[in-house]
Amino acid sequence: MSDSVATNTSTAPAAAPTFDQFGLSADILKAVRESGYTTPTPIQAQAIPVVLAGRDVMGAAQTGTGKTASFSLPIIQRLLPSANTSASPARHPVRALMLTPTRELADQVAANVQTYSKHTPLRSTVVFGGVDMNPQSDALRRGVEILIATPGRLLDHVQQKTVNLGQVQMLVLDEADRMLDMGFLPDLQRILNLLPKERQTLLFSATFSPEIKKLASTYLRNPQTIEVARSNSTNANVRQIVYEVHESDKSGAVAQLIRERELKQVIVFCNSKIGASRLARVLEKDGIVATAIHGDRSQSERMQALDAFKRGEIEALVATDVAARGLDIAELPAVINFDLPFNAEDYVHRIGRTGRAGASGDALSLCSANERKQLADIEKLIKRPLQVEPLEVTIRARRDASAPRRDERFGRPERTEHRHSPRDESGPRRRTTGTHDRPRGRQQPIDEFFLKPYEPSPSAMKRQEETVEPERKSAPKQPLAALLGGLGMPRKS
DNA sequence: AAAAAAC
Repeated sequence: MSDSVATNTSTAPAAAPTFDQFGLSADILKAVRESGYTTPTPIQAQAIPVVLAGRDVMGAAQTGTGKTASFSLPIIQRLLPSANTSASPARHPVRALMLTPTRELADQVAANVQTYSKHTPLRSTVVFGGVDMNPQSDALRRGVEILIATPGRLLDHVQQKTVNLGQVQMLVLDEADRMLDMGFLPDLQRILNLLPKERQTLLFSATFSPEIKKLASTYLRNPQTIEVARSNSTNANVRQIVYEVHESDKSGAVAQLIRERELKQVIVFCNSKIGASRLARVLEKDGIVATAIHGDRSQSERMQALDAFKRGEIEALVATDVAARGLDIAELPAVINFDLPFNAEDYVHRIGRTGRAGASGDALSLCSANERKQLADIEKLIKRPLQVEPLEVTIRARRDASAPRRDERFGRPERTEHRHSPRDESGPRRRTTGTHDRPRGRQQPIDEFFLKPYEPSPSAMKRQEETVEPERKSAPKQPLAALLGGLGMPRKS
């Protein structure tokens, strides 16, 4: 057998592949059929046989490629032989554990597992923070074979002794890079130390950074690498446009894009929680049904917002990057970046919410003059320039009701912008020349910021050199490597 | 710079 699954596809070249080819049980296939799936996606075609064979997997798959099913289906299959209908909790120990970085993602994975296992005697449940522990504890005490969790709450349950991980045979680390980004490494290590050494481990990550590789070499055994789409690449189904706008025009621009393009549903990404809440309120004032979702909202508000959005009751879901990864919203026609993300990888994840499952989608990004660095970073990451267009913003977004109100003359497009404080104008504008003669009250020309490629100013370069050079500036990186390296029990391949 | 996650 070839060691590379990617090149081992010559056995079934022409005929459309089906789920029947994997030898999955009839109960699983029935659930797959009822979900409406007939043809496995590339990641599924590659991963399912490898997982069924019991091998460890290092998977790089974009979200929206059917990744969840690619590990859930074979895991359910592998657990089936010892599944039983006994009511005794002792007969239902946790044998598969799936960890995700965010609560919403955990919930979503759990829903998938529930769906695919519904015709089997296997039990599953999900535990994450922000909600009452007691129902989770009850479910755990009744016994589940498959447990989906966020790391913190799982450890909480471990401490409460409501769950025992001593019989886990299969572990999934979903969005592993994100978990490391979020500082979950110590929690992951604590959890991993509770698991049997003899187990199957599946690690999925958008990128194979050195940290991820280190994690994999520590905890995976001779993993099979599976890569369906190059990481850091963006889906060809997604049309990407960047609109040049002034920071102060962004709210109006969002409302305008939603109206002009008649977007029935859209996720609007903001860089801050406050910004997301504010934009949601502004859009509501403009008659667009909008709700914010971010980490400062209660878990029930978050779940309500997501459910309502999935039901189509909300037009604009205004989100922070809590919603950037993994969330699967069927037929989402577009995402809008209100802000360009500071981290270019997050751009790829954000726009991956649209154009899923073969559908087409639009990724519309607003870029103000002081976001050129982010734009340059994104283009560098995805290795191609983005289409940049000016956007004439004619909608003057209604101001946030909670913001100080100095001018009630809404609806007058020619109205001059009175509320510019010097602070709002930080960044490039102050160091530019030739803008003093612009017509008063009209937008300052921004073309000059976009026409020439981004170059850090000499002073910025200098600052960077100064900050990078000293040893202790790189010190925060140390704990990660130290933690990984000092963990003992390195696995031999 | 910001966000996420256990109480």
